[in-house]
Amino acid sequence: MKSTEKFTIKDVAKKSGYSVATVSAVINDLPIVSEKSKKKILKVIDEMGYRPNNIARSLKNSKTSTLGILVRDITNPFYPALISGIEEVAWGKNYEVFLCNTENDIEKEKKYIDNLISKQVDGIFITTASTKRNIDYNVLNESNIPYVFVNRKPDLLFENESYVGVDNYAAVEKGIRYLINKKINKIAFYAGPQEFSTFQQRYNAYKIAVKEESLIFKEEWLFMNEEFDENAGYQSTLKLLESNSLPECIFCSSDLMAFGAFKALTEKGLKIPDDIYLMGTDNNRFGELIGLSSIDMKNKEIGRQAAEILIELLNSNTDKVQKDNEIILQPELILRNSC
Amino acid sequence: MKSTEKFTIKDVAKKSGYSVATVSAVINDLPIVSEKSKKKILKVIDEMGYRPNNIARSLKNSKTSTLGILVRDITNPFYPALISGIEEVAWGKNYEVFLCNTENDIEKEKKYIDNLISKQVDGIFITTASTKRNIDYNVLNESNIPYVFVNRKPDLLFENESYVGVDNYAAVEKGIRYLINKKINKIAFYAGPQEFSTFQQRYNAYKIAVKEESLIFKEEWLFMNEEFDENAGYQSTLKLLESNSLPECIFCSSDLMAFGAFKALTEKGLKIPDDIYLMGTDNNRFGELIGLSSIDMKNKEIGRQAAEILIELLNSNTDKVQKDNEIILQPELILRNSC
DNA sequence: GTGAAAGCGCTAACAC
DNA sequence: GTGTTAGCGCTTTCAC
Repeated sequence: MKSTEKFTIKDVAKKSGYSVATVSAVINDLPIVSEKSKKKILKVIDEMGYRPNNIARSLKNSKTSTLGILVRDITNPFYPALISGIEEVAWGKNYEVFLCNTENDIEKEKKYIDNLISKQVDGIFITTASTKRNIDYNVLNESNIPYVFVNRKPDLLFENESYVGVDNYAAVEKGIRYLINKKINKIAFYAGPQEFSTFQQRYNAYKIAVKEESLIFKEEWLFMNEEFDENAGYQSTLKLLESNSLPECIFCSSDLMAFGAFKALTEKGLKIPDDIYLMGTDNNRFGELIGLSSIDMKNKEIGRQAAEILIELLNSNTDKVQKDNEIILQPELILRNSC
Repeated sequence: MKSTEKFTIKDVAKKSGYSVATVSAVINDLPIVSEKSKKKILKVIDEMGYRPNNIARSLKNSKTSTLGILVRDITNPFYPALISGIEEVAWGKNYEVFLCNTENDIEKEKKYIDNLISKQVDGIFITTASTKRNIDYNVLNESNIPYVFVNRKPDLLFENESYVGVDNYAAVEKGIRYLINKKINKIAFYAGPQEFSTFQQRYNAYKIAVKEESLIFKEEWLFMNEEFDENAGYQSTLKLLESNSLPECIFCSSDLMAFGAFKALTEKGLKIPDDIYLMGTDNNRFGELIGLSSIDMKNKEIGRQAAEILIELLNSNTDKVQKDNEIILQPELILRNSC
């Protein structure tokens, strides 16, 4: 067992007989040290079990190699996939990431942002944005900390802001087009909270389809849900089943709602797809359990791209104005048994 | 908009006419500054938009208020719940947490540990331990960084090591006892990877039950799976269905396996619970979808307790020998429709 | 190729 | 109550 003492670069210098400058050069692999010296110093470092203190380094370099990610609810299975995408490329580029679970609490989110600034993170991923900017991300600009909006997008993006997401409009459009091709045009639609760009776009696609395609619209087939979880889908379905005209298909703008719909339908003895079709959105891993057709929103890939773009931002001159600061991925229709 | 310039404590001192020491005292809320001065300084701080640099602080204090968590796969829904428990109490005590996704790669895990040490985290949560210690966590002791094993436990715990988990033995025991009370004693058992304490204990409970209870054992009803995911459960079930004697119930030592079993069973036209019973372990949120009975392993609570114990460790004298360094929570049987 | 020393932003011991 | 200053562990400029 090596000593439990903490060594500094000074100790290494003393023990090796070199100066701290030379040791530092070795640690940073600068090609200005002779091979012989380098070897000796590395040996001493190894023997002592010395590890550079990254905090001191960060203080000197004003760079922490640390990123932060703001997430509303890590328990929603959408996020782990997204986060794992971020983590994957961050890891490859030697960044560590702080996980900030805001629990849908604006005050907590603000405080988290403050903390991240104090901790001098190099950049931040924001997956929590509502369309109306109810949080002032400008504190980040003041601190010169680059950030990227991920998945959810504010109404307007300033020049220095970037966004990575998936085409939510196309997602629902694809789904509906598929149904229409199957001659299904009586479709109930479960919308999600309209404060988020994702659910807004999904709902828009539905509205357009009602206008331009042969979709039949009925007031009682449209549910503007404030939440997008299982319960929202469950309650909506219960109400839907009370109406005297049933649609051929329920289109849920989240898989969680589709799960709730599935539960209600099953409880009421309706068979899917025999009695009614069901379509989700998100392609949640567990949709397969019930053969749910859905739309893959490329979460992991969103994470990857967001990390790429953010880290690129860090390494570029921050003064440069960003062009093409939006990346929009294409969703993919995943057909299983439910429609 | 405030300036984009970065201010230091010196700037605040100059602008307010006080010394850095006084400003520092104000920032740290030390009760040695007169109310008047305090007010003035706070005003200046606010005006300038000054934020203390935590990196500098950490360097001085040798404390970063940062924790690390080692996780194999954040995409496995077990972990988000656990992590959210950790995050919840860490947040309350003003700690930030680094998420380290090791992807089941020992080298990556070792490197992550090195990085965490370099970043001077105050403590680490380890959810990745296998019973045979194939990673040397002693580097953490050398660096004086406290750590807690969470959920998975190594064979032997050293004196300075803590563990927080749930009684995996009791979990399966409860499940089996329930079945036996229902006069179900023909039970197939899907074990998971025996390198982990959790699956080892679950399997042990099954073995004991075979010995001491009226469980009927058949070779072809026992599956020693190397993985514990959907596919493992699916494949096992396919094989099981080929044998000419079917059990009354399939007991899966993970919900993921139960999901795979469900899929195979359904595909083969078997109805649950009419044709066969099914029991899972973990109480995965999505088990409800298929009415899966399962055992709640208290993941979030595990996370909470682990955070409590680790942070307590940080604030106590590290030289103190830990007594009672294990916390074992009790699992809970959750009955739905599958048995 | 190597070393001395300043300084990153902060805290805290000590002086006044 | 307030100010001066050394020093946390490192990087980097500038001499030699």
